[in-house]
Amino acid sequence: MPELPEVETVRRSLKLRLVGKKVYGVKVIYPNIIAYPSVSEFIKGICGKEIRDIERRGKFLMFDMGDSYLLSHLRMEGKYFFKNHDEVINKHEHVIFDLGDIELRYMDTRKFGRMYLIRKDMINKMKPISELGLEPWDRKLTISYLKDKYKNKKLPIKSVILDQSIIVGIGNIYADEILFLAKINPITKCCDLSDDDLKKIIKYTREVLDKAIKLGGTTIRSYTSVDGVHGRFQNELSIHGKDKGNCPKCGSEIIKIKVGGRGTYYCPKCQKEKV
DNA sequence: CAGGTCTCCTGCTAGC
DNA sequence: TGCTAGCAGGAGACCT
Repeated sequence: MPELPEVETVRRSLKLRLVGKKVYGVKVIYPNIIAYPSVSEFIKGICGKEIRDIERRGKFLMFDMGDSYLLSHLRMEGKYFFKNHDEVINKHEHVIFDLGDIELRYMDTRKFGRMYLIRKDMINKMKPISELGLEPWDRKLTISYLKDKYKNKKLPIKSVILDQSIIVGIGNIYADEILFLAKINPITKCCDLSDDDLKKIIKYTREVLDKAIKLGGTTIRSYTSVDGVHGRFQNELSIHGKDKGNCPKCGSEIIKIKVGGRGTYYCPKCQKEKV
């Protein structure tokens, strides 16, 4: 599933090919992908516009269309492909951008991905961008910031680390990796975390995401970047998806549980529960 | 307000 | 071998 490193990888490869291209037409095959505004306003707002840049905020791709941003959230399985006009439309291709000489096609097997078109002057005032927390490398991400956000929260840290209104970009895979490196049990109530725990969460969030970006993201199950290119961080995973395996640090059997409905992997010895 | 549960989707897999 | 129930999961909607 695309998390921040995967979205960043997609952003970089799209940017290489899309900046300066004009959108001549948009075909929306599966309308539910368009979350805001209406499909017709979405199409009208993009046609004839030039793609000036591609930015990223959290897990959102932001296509700079001049007066507005086209936001694209890939959710579980969203992908982009460049294809020629005469290529048969795959049954999972839901939005097609006509760029003149070529087409950009949005493909999403589970149809969970969403797109928005938001005027630039409203981008920080409207959902979904207005709801987002800090980027992992933001200087404002400090122990005291997390302390403030986590105080009174009784939810397990695993759930809260996925909360995009606090820190953006962490999904289920990297959450497990970060907590493993920080030696924090995923079910720990976040109000019970020490300053040292918070410090490690910040440190390893940055380290893990940095390294994953350098390796082009993680390809497990279905993620690929543009045109089906795989990432390489899956070879670096310590804990996620490793049940039936052993902890790379202590050799204990890795355990899989459910936390807040999400599959969660951890080492019971390295990530002891607080008592 | 905080937190729990449901919903959206389809492909894959465990189990019979 | 072939079928099906169940699972996977980000984030918004809805309920308590």
